[in-house]
Amino acid sequence: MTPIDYQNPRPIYEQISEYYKTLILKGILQPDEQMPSVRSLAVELGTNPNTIQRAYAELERQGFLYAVKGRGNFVKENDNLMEAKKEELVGRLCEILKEGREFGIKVDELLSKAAEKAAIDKTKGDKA
Amino acid sequence: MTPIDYQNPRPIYEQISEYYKTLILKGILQPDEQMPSVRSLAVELGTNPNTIQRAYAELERQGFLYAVKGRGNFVKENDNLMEAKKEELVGRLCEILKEGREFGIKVDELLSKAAEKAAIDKTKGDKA
Amino acid sequence: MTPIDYQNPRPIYEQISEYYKTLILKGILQPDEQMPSVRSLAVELGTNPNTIQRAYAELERQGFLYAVKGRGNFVKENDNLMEAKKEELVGRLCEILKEGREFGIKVDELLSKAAEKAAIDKTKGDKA
Amino acid sequence: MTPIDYQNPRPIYEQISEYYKTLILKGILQPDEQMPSVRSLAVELGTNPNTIQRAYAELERQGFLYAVKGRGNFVKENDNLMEAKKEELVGRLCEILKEGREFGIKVDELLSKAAEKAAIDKTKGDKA
DNA sequence: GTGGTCTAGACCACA
DNA sequence: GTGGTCTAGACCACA
Repeated sequence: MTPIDYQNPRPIYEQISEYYKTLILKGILQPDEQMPSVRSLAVELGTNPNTIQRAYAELERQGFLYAVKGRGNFVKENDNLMEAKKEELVGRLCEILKEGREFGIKVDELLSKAAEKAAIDKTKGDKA
Repeated sequence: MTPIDYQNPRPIYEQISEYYKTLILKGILQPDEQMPSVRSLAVELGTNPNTIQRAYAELERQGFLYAVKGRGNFVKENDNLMEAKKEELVGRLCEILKEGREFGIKVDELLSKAAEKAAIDKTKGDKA
Repeated sequence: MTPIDYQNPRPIYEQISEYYKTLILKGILQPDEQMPSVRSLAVELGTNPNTIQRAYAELERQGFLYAVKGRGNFVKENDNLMEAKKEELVGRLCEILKEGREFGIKVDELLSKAAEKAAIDKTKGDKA
Repeated sequence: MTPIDYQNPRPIYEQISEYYKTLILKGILQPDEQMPSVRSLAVELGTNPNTIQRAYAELERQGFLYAVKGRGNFVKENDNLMEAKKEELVGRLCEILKEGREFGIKVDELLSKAAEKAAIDKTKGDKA
C-alpha cells in the first residue's frame, strides 16, 4: 500500500512524487482534488514531513499540483499531461534503440522482438 | 578520445565501465586481450585510480573482465554477450511498453511513434 | 463574481485587498461609501473572517479605507490616488529597466519590445 | 559583500540563487568555472549547508549549473541565457502595462514617463 | 573532500 | 491546521 521501497536506491521523495504522478495521470486523483496534507502523509508513510514537502514541491514544479498556503495542496487540471507522457515514453524507447544501433543491432529487430515479448507478457498478466 | 564527460551526471566510474563494455561487445577489444593497468589508465584519463578500480570491478562483476593477481585485467571470452545485450535491450523496451499500458497507451502506438522518431534521429546523425 | 482564485499562489487576503483597491481606484466605490461588513463579506466569499479582516487592515494601512468603531469600514476620499498609481507603475517599470541595464540590455530595446508585446496582448484580450 | 539580506522577506536560498544567477548572466562567472563548494559557501555566508544545497539545486534546475558527484558544481555554458533574460524582463514590463490598462492608464503614457525617468535615473547613477 | 538525502525539530505566514 | 523555510547533524555515494 505504501509507495516507498527502502531497498530501492531511488530517493524516497522521488518514489513518492512518482507514485502520485501516476495516480494523477491515471485519473485516480481528479483535478482540484485535495492531496493529503504534508504532515498527515508524513505520518502515514512514516517519513519526515520535509521529505513529503520535497515530493510535493517536485510535483508542483512539474505541473501536477498547486499549493495554497494555509489550505493545502491540490491536483492541477491539465489536459495535455497524457500527451507529455507519451512523448516521454517514445523518447526513452528511442534512447534504447540508439544504444542498440551502436552495437550494430537493427532497430526493426529490436522493435519486432519487443512487440512479440510485450504481447506474451500481456497475456501472462505481467504482475512484475 | 576520453570516454569521460564531466558534464554528464552519471558517475565517472560508470562512464568508464560503460565505455569499455561497448568496446568489448563490439569486438574492438578481443578475448584475453590485456586491459590497460589501473594506474596507467588513471593517468591517461586524469582520474583517481580508485575510480578506475571501481570501473574494472563493475566490468568483472558483469562478466566482461577477469583479473589475474599480479598480472592485470583481461577481457573475458564471451560468445553470447551480443545475444545477451539484445535481450537486455528488448527487456528494457518492454518495461517501457508496460508502463505505457498502465496509462492506457497502446503498445502499437508507442512502437510506431518510436520507429518513426528513430528514423528521423538517425538521419540527423544523433550525436547526443 | 468572486475575486478569489484558489489556483493563484498569492494569499487570499491579498487577492481580496487588491480587488477592492481596484474598485476604489476606478471610482466604482465612492468616497465615504460603506464597505461590506467583515462577516457578511466572509460569508459571501466563503472565507474565514480573519482573512477579510486582514484584507481590510491592509487597505486601511494603504490609505484606501478608514474604520469607524461600531459602524464599519468606509472608503477614504482620495483625489490623487490615480496619480499615485501611475507613479507606482512608472517606478516599477524603471526598476525593471534598471535591472536590464545591469545586464547590458538597452532601455530602448526593452521598451520597444514591451510596447510591441503589449499591443499584441491587447488584441488577444489578455484574459490572464 | 554577502548576498543575504535578512530583512528581505524572500527566502535565503532564493536570494543566493538569484545572486549567482546574476553573476553568471553578467559573465563574471565563466562556463565550466567551479562554484564554491556547498560547505565552504555555507561557512562563508553563515548559513546551513542545506540552504546552499537548495540554492544550487534551483540554479541547476534553471540550467545555470551542473553538479558532478564527488567533484563539485560548475557553471553551465549557455549562449541563450541572455535572450531568456530579455524575454523575462519584457514579460514583466507587460504585466505592469496591463495593470495600468485596468485603471484606464494608457500604455504610451506609462512608457514615455518610464523612459524619461529611466534617463534621469541613469544620469544620477542610481545606486539603489 | 565533494554533492545528495534524510531526520528531528523550530519558527513563520496564512486560513 | 495548512504549507514553507531553516538549522543541526547524520549518513551515503563518489573521487
